[in-house]
Amino acid sequence: MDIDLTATEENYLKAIYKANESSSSLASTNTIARYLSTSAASVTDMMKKLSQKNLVIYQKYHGVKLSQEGSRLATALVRKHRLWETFLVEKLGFSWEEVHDIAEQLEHVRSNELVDRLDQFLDYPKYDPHGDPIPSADGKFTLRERIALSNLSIGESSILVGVKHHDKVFLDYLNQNRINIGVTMNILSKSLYDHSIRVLIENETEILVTDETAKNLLVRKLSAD
Amino acid sequence: MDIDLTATEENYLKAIYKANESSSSLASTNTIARYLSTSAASVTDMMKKLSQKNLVIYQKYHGVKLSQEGSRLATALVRKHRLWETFLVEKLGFSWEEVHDIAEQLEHVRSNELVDRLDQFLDYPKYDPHGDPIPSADGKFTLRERIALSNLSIGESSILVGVKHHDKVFLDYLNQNRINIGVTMNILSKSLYDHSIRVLIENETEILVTDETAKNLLVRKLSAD
DNA sequence: AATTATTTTTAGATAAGCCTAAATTCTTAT
DNA sequence: ATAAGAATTTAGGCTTATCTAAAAATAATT
Repeated sequence: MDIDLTATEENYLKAIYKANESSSSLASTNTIARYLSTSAASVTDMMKKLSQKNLVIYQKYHGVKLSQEGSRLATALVRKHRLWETFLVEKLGFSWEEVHDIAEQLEHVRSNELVDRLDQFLDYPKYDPHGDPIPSADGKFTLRERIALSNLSIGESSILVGVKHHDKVFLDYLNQNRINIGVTMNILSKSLYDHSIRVLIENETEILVTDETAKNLLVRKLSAD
Repeated sequence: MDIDLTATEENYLKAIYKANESSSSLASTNTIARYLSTSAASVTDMMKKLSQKNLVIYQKYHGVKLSQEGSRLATALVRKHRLWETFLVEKLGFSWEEVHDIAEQLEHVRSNELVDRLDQFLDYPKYDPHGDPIPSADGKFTLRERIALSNLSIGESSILVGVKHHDKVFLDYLNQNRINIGVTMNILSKSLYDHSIRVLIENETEILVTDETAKNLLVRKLSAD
């Protein structure tokens, strides 16, 4: 039932998946090339190949999107990636900024049995260490409401449930400020000038975050109490 | 400090490692080709390449062996492979005949940190699910005496500590007879005709094994009691 | 609407890893 | 000691995934 793809083909599928996810229109050749740090020419080549295999719907000069089958495979990859990240953090004690590159390799290991047993071993987690949803074996996501911290009003309380970007520099910054998935964040005040926000973390420490940062912090609002 | 090798190069190193291990003389091109299911011509190509990188000592027409650095890398691979096999069996509940192919993939994941944390997570195991020694981070093996069951005399008791071959058919056969690492094996009698042996497993069940099978079962003798 | 700029595709090359067939070297047997 | 046989290497090609440079198509601007 599962086709055997090379790691490279899988990476292209994931790139298209991400591009499709974040823009709703067709993914452009350049977008994919940029994401994979490769040339536009290489992308075109691969699009022909994946199109041949019916994994993508590709219109010359106009862009590409995943077919149903391609989407299924990409979701399976996301599942693998996020399960491995969870394993690395929960079981091996890595911190969330270290796991991406390793999971990037582990996700290409071929064995459905392995993934499903890993899922079981981790007790069927619904979210990975960055707060992103982990698709179930049949490709279903458990979504939850997440709004940017920047959208909260003064006095509102929330819990951090995700981060928009996963780059090391950003995550290191969060670590330094003891900010992790699950911490409570109360809005103390907002600057009218630059929209920076004073936030109380875990009802303990107070920090100042820029508007840009606040947009990358995804929270769940707590009902006032 | 670590050179980045392709998975293919790593597989060649491992093949040479195994060949060197089991024959003491130089590994021949054909031996390696057979082991990797590839052509002799491909092996020659790769030997030139690995020789260039000083990972093997290669004499045209005469064979090849690992250099010190090649040996270090091969040992690290064996370590990874056996740790992953241990993980798959101990933590994910695979049985010993299922893990080889998956570990074969996992061993190529590049991250020293990962291997060392996995080692710690597994509580620094000294032997893998097949009873083979797992090299420590600095490449040291903890060897133990193992003799073939076929060498025991009537009346002697032993514990199974390893198997010579890892092929699925053999391991499946052992599973069917409830034979696993750790079981006790008492020699009841030996046939003078075909050297087959009647063995009492775990002081419970009695089975008949051929001489061939007995040669593949590695045991530790129990002092008579 | 035409021209410029940008994006994308095509064309032609390269490197890794593999193959088969032919040539070479080593081994063995007479 | 030499010829036959076996093993190994070389030569020449193939595929995948990549690249740069040139050509073609689309988008943007005046």
